[in-house]
Amino acid sequence: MADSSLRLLLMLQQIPREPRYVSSQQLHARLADAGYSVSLRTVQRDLVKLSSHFPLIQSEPSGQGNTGVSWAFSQHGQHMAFPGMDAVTALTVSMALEHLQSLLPPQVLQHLEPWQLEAEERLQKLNSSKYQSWMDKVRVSPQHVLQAPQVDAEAVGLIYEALLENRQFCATYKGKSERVIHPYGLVQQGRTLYLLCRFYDFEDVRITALHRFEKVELLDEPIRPFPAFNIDDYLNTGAMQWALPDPKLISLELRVNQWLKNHLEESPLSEQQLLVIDDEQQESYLVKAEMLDGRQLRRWLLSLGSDVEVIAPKGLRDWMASIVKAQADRYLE
Amino acid sequence: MADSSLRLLLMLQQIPREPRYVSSQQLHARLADAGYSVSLRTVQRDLVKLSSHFPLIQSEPSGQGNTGVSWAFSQHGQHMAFPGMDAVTALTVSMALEHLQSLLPPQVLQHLEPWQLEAEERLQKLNSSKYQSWMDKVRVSPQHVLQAPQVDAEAVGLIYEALLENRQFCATYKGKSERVIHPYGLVQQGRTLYLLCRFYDFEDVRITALHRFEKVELLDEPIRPFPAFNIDDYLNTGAMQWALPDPKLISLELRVNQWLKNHLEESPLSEQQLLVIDDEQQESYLVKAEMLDGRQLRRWLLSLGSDVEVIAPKGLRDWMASIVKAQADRYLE
DNA sequence: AATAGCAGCGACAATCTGTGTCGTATAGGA
DNA sequence: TCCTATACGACACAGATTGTCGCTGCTATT
Repeated sequence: MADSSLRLLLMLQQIPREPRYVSSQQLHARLADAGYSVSLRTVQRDLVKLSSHFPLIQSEPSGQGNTGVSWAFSQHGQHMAFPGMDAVTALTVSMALEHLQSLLPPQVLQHLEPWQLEAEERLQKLNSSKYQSWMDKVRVSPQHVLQAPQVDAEAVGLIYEALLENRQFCATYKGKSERVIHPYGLVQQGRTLYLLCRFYDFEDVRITALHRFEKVELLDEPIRPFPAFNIDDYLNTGAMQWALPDPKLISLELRVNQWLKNHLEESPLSEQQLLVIDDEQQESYLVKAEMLDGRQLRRWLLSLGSDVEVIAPKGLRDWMASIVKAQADRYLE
Repeated sequence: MADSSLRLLLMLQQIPREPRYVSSQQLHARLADAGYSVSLRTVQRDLVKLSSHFPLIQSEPSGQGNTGVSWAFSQHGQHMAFPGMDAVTALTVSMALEHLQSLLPPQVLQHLEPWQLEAEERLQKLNSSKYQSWMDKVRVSPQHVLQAPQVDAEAVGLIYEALLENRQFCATYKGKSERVIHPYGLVQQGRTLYLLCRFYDFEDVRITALHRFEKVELLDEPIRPFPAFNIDDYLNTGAMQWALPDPKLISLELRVNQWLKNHLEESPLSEQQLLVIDDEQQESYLVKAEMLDGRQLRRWLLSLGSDVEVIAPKGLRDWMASIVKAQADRYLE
């Protein structure tokens, strides 16, 4: 039994989803590799058996030369996993995906749909008898003001594949003519995905937004090797405003109000954050923390409006002052 | 074969992870429900067989009265799923989880670890032969300045369970004495999880941060029913600053610079956003869009600093002006 | 156009594995 | 101490699994 059941399991794992297919002979070879030396006939029989219990489909003999029948999981058949999700995991998955819905393009997220289905099924099963389901109990606060850029699902899939397999691809960018592109890295900022790549034989690395690609076609050519390229080094040069040109640890000192102080007590700026009373009458407090200066920090400081006042370092205070001054002048008119 | 292999699969799905156990007799009953009428002996034999191929562990007979042997998946044994992840899905899962790492408390995320492992394994398998793995190719920009609040993993798990099963629980809040709590809803804002609940017999709904709970203990008592409670209604009253007290659609009009204009072209404020040139010389543009006013929008406007100027509606412009004025006064000293 | 080669599929027999039943040992509770 | 419940070993039989072989239909090559 051990042999046959385990073999079936391994086969199920090896069968991909619909756009891809696997032939009975490929499976036979893989099983042989894994130590299951069975005859090809058995594999064929197993596939037929499995297909009566799982949503397997077999490809039409539309291939070129390859007359072998190929198999795949039906596109939207639910997936199975074990150990099954427990209630807590299901809730976590469900919340996480709700979160991601506002963070990643839906065309990317569709790949996670099976898990969402599994989680929701599990939650429904748990709560079907209860009068109130989890959907009426859980909410995730939206984090973003802007709409997500529209991405072409197929394009994203192909570009991911090119990146993973170190292959060139061919696409139009911003609706312009076709280009040959060598992908080197992928960076996600907010809801936007950026591809770091080179065009044709050019030497310079370009930052391209994934949603601007269209008509992507994978090429069989491998990318030009680029051993000097290191994504961290590249980002740290200040490209993409990833960090300030000179990212440095600063000793931040802020004056904050009561509300922000409470907030910081629970979500500190750093592990060694210091919080002291500044002026009890006015309910103002001082916060000190060592942290990395950067774009994120500055946006955060700005977003707090008058809840916060930067005291040190001087450079940051001056920067805040200049921004605020410019704004004030504008709104005075 | 069909019978036995499918039965084994169903068994694997029914076996939970380590903190929970299932006895051979429970399994026997569940299988009988599912239409597999086999003897208990067979179930026991199957479990032994499975345990030689999967990381199953059996509980010590430490239970009370229940001498039956119970089984569970070992805590950190990888999980299996089929159809297996394809490359694109694996990359998506991996990026999504990296994202979530900065969004959800690690203690909550640990439930998703199996998927992360599966995805990374898959990616490694794909790229082991290549000179550069995906880890060196993909980066996710951090979104948060603050550290996540520290959450007790066990507490979160138990509270989730209580919420899902409509049960009371008992816990200390903010280190104070023990309370009996009736959970009604869960809200996630940023990286903080809030529980909407009532204490003891009190009638008022309280907003409690999950990370402030300690020593949680599930009770068998069901929560007091609360048919009048509706999470959306509650949030829309303005509680938790979820929305402004009077959330209304406004006709937003902004003056933006070149950089922000480019950004908005790709990530618009709304579907029907209007973008026109304001002053070609100074590279300033006007944006108009109908959208919901709220906390998110205002924080976003503030975070942009002098890249943006609010023109309409008047109320919002005045609000911006007052904040900016207050800040400017402060920094003048 | 004909044929060689390949892949799939049906049939069959030998084997072996899965399953129910029964009996015994062990542990905990009354 | 006895009793009940559970686990577990043994055994026999039915049924499933698997390799082999041969036939059929298709493709590609000569």
